[in-house]
Amino acid sequence: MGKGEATRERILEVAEAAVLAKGFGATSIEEVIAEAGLTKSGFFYHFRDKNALAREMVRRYVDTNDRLFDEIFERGRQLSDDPLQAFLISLKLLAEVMADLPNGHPGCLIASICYQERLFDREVRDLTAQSVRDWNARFRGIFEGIAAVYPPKEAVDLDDLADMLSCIVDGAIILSKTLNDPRRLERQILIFRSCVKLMFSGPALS
Amino acid sequence: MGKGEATRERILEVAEAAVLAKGFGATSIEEVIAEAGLTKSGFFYHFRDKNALAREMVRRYVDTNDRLFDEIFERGRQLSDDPLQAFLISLKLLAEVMADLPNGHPGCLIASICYQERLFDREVRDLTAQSVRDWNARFRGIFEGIAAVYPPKEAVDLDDLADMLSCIVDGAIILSKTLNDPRRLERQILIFRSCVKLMFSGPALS
DNA sequence: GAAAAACTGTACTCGCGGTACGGATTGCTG
DNA sequence: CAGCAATCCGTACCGCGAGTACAGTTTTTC
Repeated sequence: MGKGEATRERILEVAEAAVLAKGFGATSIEEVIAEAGLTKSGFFYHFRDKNALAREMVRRYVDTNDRLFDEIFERGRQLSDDPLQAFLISLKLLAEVMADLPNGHPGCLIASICYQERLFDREVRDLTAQSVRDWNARFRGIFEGIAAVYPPKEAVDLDDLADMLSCIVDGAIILSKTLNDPRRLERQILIFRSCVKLMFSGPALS
Repeated sequence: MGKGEATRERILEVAEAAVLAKGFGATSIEEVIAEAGLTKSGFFYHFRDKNALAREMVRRYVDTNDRLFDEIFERGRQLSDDPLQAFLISLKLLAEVMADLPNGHPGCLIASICYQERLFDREVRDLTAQSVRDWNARFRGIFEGIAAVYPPKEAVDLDDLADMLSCIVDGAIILSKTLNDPRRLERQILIFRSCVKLMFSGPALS
């Protein structure tokens, strides 16, 4: 890794924290470079403008989360051959990871951008939309595997169920941030886990 | 209502739309007064500074939602004496209201503020936190009424379940905004409804 | 019709985001 | 070690928008 790449990474890390705390529009380049330890010229050497920064931030955020999901759901599959059990294990792992974050979850960058859509160009918005679609497709694949073994009780749409996980996480992040209570995120993942258990492994309805 | 009050209302309405589209930090007073049709002097006659605007915006938003919830859950109780049925009806009404919004849900002001916490004084943040607590207390009360009649299957914490509704709505708003698909909000409320049904009215587990 | 409320107009300060560009430094490469 | 490219610094500058000050004008209300 060249020195330039390390600097870029440092800028992106600082910028992401700032954006999650005060929003993209209110995040000044000056404060970012102050904390990252370089000058304004140095910043604009790496990023053409603020929107280029946003693009790279999103890419970085999506990549990081993709790797996290890969690891968590792969680990679940390692620990059980049953698709439902594997998923339930993964959800518990996910809850643990979220609970172990030192100062609570710093926030979802996609959610932050969503609430400031007008500030970004189409490329950034397309990136966020695609990442959401990708994550939901991943979850949907998992639920398909489960439904093949455990026919769901209610007529539940697997797409909606996949969406639901994203919703719960994003919503719970907001909840825990607003109430300043990090544990709420963990608990929401676990209650979603209970819902999944009920839907697939409970006794047949009607 | 005096004329001043009407102007304040107009300012707040315009400002809320702008904040939900681009964030508080990126919302300039100048554009607000331009759209509201008054001058800067007029604005500062009504609001001491930008934080005063934020305070009143939150108050207005919370009041509006309180009234909406009052109406929806009251109507559910009118349509069924059974607490579970009443709630399920109300959820369907809520889903309908959300689906009937002309351009999709404009966004949750509390979520927007949550992702820009550093921009606001403690008073605003306390307001948002209290509103979330109040809403969850309302939902919790409903679930207590339901659980008294229908003992829940799993060992489910009613506080978590109450939180879950807020999470679903906030998360689904983000989802529908990001994907530009308003219907997803409606569907998430309905799938949450299915979860509630499963938890309380399904046959006993184990 | 008088007092109070609800604005308008203008003119200004001031900080900061953002840009431009030339120069310095560092690091790799032959 | 020479030299070129990548990396970063200094500085000067523009423009916008928050906020202030204050005097005048219209509108509402009693």
